[in-house]
Amino acid sequence: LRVNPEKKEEKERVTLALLRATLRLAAAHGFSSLGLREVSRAADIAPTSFYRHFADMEELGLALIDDLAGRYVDTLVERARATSTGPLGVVEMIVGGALAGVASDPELVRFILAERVGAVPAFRAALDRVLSLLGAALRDAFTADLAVHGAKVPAPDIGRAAVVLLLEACSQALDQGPEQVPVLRERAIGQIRMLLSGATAATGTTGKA
Amino acid sequence: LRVNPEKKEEKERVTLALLRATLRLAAAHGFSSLGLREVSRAADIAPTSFYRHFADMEELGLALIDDLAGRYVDTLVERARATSTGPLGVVEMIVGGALAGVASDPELVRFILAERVGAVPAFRAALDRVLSLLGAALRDAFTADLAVHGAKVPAPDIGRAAVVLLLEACSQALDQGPEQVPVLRERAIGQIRMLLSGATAATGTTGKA
DNA sequence: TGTACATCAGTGAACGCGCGTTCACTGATGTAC
DNA sequence: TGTACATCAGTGAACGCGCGTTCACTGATGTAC
Repeated sequence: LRVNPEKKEEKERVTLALLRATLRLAAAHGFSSLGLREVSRAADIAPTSFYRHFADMEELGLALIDDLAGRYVDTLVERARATSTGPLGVVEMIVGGALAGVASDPELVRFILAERVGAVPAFRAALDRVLSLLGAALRDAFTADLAVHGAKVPAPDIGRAAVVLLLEACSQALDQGPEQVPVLRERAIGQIRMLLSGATAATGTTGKA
Repeated sequence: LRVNPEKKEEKERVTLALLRATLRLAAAHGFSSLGLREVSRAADIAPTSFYRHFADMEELGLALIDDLAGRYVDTLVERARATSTGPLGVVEMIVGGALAGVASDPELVRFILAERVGAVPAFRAALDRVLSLLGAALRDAFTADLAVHGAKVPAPDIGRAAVVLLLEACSQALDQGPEQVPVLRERAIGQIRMLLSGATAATGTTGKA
């Protein structure tokens, strides 16, 4: 038996409505407080129809991470790979891209920030996997250029550290509003550059400064 | 009318039981999914007795932040102030202290990490206030010693950046277990030292590396 | 000293409500022949 | 072509359950005089 592509598309439209409704409600009251009925109501379907798309809220949350969060992070990874102006340029591009995401989809960013350290282990693991890709891309972008210059190769966890500082800037942008974004942008760029210059300038971090 | 100090002590014993029960349950299912009945049951009091201590779960959460989280962070602040072996020594002390907290009270640290970026604005604000104290103490410890050496004074947000990297180490320690702590410790120390050395070594971070 | 009153943490019964889940059904669409 | 059957997203009724909150009460302790 085949499936009508129109039908498939229609189903995915409803599935997306559930995902978006969840993000909207989670931004206000937190994902873990949401119920299947509340989300279904917000997506304009009957509570029982929820089961046509997900077995429970946890499965929906994983779809949220794999689909929407994954796409957002992939965008940043592409940015990091496509930037050819060296490590410092990559830092500017990635911070700008992340903060642009905060402006265009604040609910998604809030979800990522919250569930990355939330109470559901499966969510933490899934987001860790997604964000590791970004960390690896940043580390590659940093070291590739440095190798050309013959400088010291930084620790492999510098990509992850940069991601952490990046996410903190997003968190503050969410709380402090769009008028603070330029300041937060420069601050995050400065912090990641400090990290980068500290990692490459000194020949040993254990020695006294 | 006076109150019997014995009675007051007894009430505070029950209040503390509610706070600890909440931390235990929140570590498993998330604070925002908890109800007053569930917490009261875990603390061995009747649901209606809850109201003798807190008006609702949000008030309890704020007490959790002001009392338990505040005490934990104060310990770290004291450590930062009491260390006299320079910025590099402060980094070691503070990372060690934070990770010791993860070992001794993992539920509290999970709560701090989660609610710092969770869905309740009042919790985010209260934790931001508490963690700002630590950031300021770190910045002071970093700059005080550097002033003696006549080096460049780092950006004021370096304390906050160090706190963010510190919290990330705690988060990974919670997820990866105690046997990974020594590795995470060295990694966090390295990252914060990179930040510090990058902030003080270069005269300008905008120039090409 | 004794007696009357105030305070206050803890309680059990009761309420209305929203929850997750089950079930049997509808109706549109695709397949077999 | 027409007819019988399969698939599947969506539905409304119904269930038992735990929730937050109210209320009037108990009993221990402190205060007034």
